[in-house]
Amino acid sequence: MAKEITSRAENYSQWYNDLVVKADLAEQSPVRGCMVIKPYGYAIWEKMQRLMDDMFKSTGVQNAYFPLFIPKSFFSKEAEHVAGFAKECAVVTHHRLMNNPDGPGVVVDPSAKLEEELIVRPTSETIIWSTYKNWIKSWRDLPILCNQWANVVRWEMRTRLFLRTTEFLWQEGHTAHATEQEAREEAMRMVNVYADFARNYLSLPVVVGHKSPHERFAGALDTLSIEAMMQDGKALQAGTSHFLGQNFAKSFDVKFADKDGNLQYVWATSWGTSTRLMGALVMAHGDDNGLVLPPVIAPIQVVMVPIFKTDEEHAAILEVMDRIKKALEAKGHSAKIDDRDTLRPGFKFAEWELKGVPVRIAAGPRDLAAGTVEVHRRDTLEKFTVPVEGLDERIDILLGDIQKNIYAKALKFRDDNIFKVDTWDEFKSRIEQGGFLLCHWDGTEETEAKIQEETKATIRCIPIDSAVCEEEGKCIYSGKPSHRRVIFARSY
RNA sequence: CGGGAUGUAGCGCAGUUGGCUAGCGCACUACGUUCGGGACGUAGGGGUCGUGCGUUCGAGUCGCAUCAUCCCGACCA
Repeated sequence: MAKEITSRAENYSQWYNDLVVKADLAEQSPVRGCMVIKPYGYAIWEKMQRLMDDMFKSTGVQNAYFPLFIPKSFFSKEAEHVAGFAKECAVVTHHRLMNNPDGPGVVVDPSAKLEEELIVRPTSETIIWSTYKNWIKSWRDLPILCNQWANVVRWEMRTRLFLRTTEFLWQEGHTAHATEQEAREEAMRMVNVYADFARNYLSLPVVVGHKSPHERFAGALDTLSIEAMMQDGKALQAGTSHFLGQNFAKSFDVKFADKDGNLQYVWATSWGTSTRLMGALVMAHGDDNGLVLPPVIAPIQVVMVPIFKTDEEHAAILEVMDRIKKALEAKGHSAKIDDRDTLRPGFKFAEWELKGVPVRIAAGPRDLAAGTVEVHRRDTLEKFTVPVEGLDERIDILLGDIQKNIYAKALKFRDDNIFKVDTWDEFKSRIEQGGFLLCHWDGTEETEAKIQEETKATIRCIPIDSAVCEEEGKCIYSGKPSHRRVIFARSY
């Protein structure tokens, strides 16, 4: 186990990488840009899955699964979509290997070339819409609300653990509706589900907004996203929800007979979140001691470290801790007793802090005699000595407090780093410090591109909260009139 | 694909103007002492110095090539 991790202040990227690896979340795999998610990291992902799944199901969404491989021809049906993804697709061209006739090892068997190449899905719109065509005949078949948990592959040029890996895990929802209004409402509902999920469970204060046309998903008419702020002031897109209009329905010829018997194209949405959320968690809450996990998604909420010298002490303390563990579990919290006898307490303290466990309970002979334990909270690093009596109640409350406090801290950080900026000079200097800049924008792609070129800042979103952005003003760059502010930031 | 850097033990690194048996810290193994914030001692194990070719009496060290990784851009959830 590593002694220290790089400080955030020294090198944020390095700190992040170290933290992901040392907290035992994931590591680089031998395959370029891919990662191995380790059991501890995967346990967090499983919790996210479970919580999100429940939210989806309460809105009538069902899970399904579609193939990994997409015939090339499917992929080329929607022009904008293919333009958006063509550069980053893995392609299967053969289906067999053979012994190398010229030496050791194996080679691709040239006689096993596929008639039509298969694309490893970078997203599943095309295969799903070709399937939906068979499912949809009448207005009675609508809406269709499906989600799939899957892996996808995007051959990105540069990768980073969790934030941008070649292969990643995600969920993608794909819905079909009879009317435009219903589809637009669905896209909005799902982005709000994501926002609630991020705020309530991940303690991430996110901004909900529309993407500018330039930043839209390939093939969408409108893209909504949740944007989170990392501790270096950069933005991270943490989830997206797209209104796809009738683009895919037209490309894949998906029509239904309405109540009057007229054939109409269906309206579509798609929405997704990925293992990137894990990266968001690390970058938003982590400190120089390691990960800080909100209790709701922490795989272990309470860890107990017994301190002892003799076997008698050991047995007595374990008995107490076992009782505490059962009481906590009865309240629905996961607790672990770190009973490894080869490691010293100080080492364990540091290790569990690195892994972000929200609450630690330590107890030794002194506590045993006094009927107390030492409780340590990860978010503030504070320690208290409290009686064993009624401990489960206290911990229950404490976990709730920690969840709220992590959110409050992140919210304060974000709000302290959102600035209304009205001059181009201020914009240019401010952007160097990071943060979200609320500015007027003339609505043109030219201006957006110029600003990005000069400052590396992009429009993260046009917030849907009209209170923060709707007002008359002049574009920060061109000086042309503008009706609302948008958020500019540098991003991951 | 452009710019920069790095490849030496599982991890992190040192290795001088080429020189003799390739080293250090962590981790690992054994024993002992420790144990309330990342223990210590003693004794061990572990290396074709990324790969290939070259220069040389002699290459971890110099040259060329090649591969890989990381960082900064362009691209993206």
